[in-house]
Amino acid sequence: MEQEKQRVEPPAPEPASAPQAASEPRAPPPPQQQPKLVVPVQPSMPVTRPWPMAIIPSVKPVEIKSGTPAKKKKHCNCKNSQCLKLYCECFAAGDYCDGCNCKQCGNTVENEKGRQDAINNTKLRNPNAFQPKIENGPITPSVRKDAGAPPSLPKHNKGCHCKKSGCLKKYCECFQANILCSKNCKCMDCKNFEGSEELRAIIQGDNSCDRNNIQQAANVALNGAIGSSGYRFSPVRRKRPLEDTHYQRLNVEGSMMQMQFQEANHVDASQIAASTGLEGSTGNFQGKSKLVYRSPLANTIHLTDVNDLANRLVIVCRKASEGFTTIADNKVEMEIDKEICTNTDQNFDENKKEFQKATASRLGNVTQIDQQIPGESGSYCNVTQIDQQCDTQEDSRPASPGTRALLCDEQDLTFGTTYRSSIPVALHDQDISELQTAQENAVLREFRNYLRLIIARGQVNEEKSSSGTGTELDAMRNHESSTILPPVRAEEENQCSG
DNA sequence: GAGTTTGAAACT
DNA sequence: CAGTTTCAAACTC
Repeated sequence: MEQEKQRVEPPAPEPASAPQAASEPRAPPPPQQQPKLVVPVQPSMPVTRPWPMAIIPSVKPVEIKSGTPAKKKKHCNCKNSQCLKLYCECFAAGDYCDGCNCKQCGNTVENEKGRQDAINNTKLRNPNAFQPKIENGPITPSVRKDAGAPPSLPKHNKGCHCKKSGCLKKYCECFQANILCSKNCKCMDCKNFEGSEELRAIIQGDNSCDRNNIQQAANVALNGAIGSSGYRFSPVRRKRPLEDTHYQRLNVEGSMMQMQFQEANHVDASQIAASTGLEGSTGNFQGKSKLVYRSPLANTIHLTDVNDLANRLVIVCRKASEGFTTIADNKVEMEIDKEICTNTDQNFDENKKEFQKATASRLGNVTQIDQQIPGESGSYCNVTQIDQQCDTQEDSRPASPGTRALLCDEQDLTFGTTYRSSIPVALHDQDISELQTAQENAVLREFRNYLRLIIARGQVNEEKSSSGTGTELDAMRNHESSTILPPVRAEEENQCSG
């Protein structure tokens, strides 16, 4: 038989009227000090957040929940905890239950003694149990509010431990608090970080102010229908160990690249705001910090560069293949190689045509190459074939032309069976092995070249930015091959010939 | 609104 | 401190 809760409508819980107020003044101590929040707090404090809203003043309440302003008190539904454990949101918030649907409620004024015991027990177990869970950094919120100094991003003190929600549902305390997961979190497969496509999808859904849209966006994001970080099924725990003081910011163009970089480097997601394409569009996460650390590689790696790299790799790989089958024409091949690699600053079509011409004239494979290299295609692989061959791999997500080319590479050891069939030499196993080696060498060389190029770009950017100019990136990009590649190339030639 | 899922809190 | 259980909110149907 249910015991009717012995609750008396508490007068609007005034801090002064609370018994605890005398023993624990409300003056806010520095963070992480002795617990302070034991008394009923502001009546307007939303119970949906077990910590005072004031602790995260800079967090723009997005109100992911359907447009309910954060004013309305939420009512718990506790059944077994008697509202005297932290399970109870009211209790955790330091609030009395008021109009809740709880049963056997002990979180009432009438049960103040039992309540205080419960509070003490809870604090005994965890002295910070009633501390705000969201930390804004070393500066107290009130000070921060007035100072106008760049605030550090709020983060969960303990961090979440989500496993399945991707930290994109309100199960996640971080997400519920409208903050990004941080290094404190021990969550798995976290998608609640700046630059997350999934998060962006949810935020966009949130902008629609439609709860269903938000939920749908979250589900879609979690299911990976939208661009994913590629770690969707990874059981690897994703931590963000960098210290906040580092304030490392990444600014690699393209959120996917950023995400991958972040994953690869375990960058604290909460630290890479402000420099991404999400800036200004992330709702609750926007405007936290205007700290702008720009990587020297900012604006250096463009999507076209990635495509260009992929194309280059395809070229050199094919060239290696051709060279292998026409050993007698080795000298000619090297000339082609030179042509291709010294023209890296020209656009792709020019390179392609040159290569086409050279190859056609020197290897006599005009017909086959023309078939395999459509003039207007963005890749050396036949687009249709690639679509058929590569789209069956992994997810059915769209891939860039370069990615398609590389996928094609993986699928076919000599870049396409049809193309290989055009090679008039029957390859034995050993030949194939040698061919693979040659291709691998070619690809690695080219990739090394490209990395050097990127490094050089970054150095130029850094110099420019430190000297205050920093506007000659484009010039650098335009002349990169003439200033960087030739020496590298010469070095390579020496190595290869040696 | 019932049932399920989820992750924090509590417990061992 | 790690593993398990309990709990209530969030979520799904």
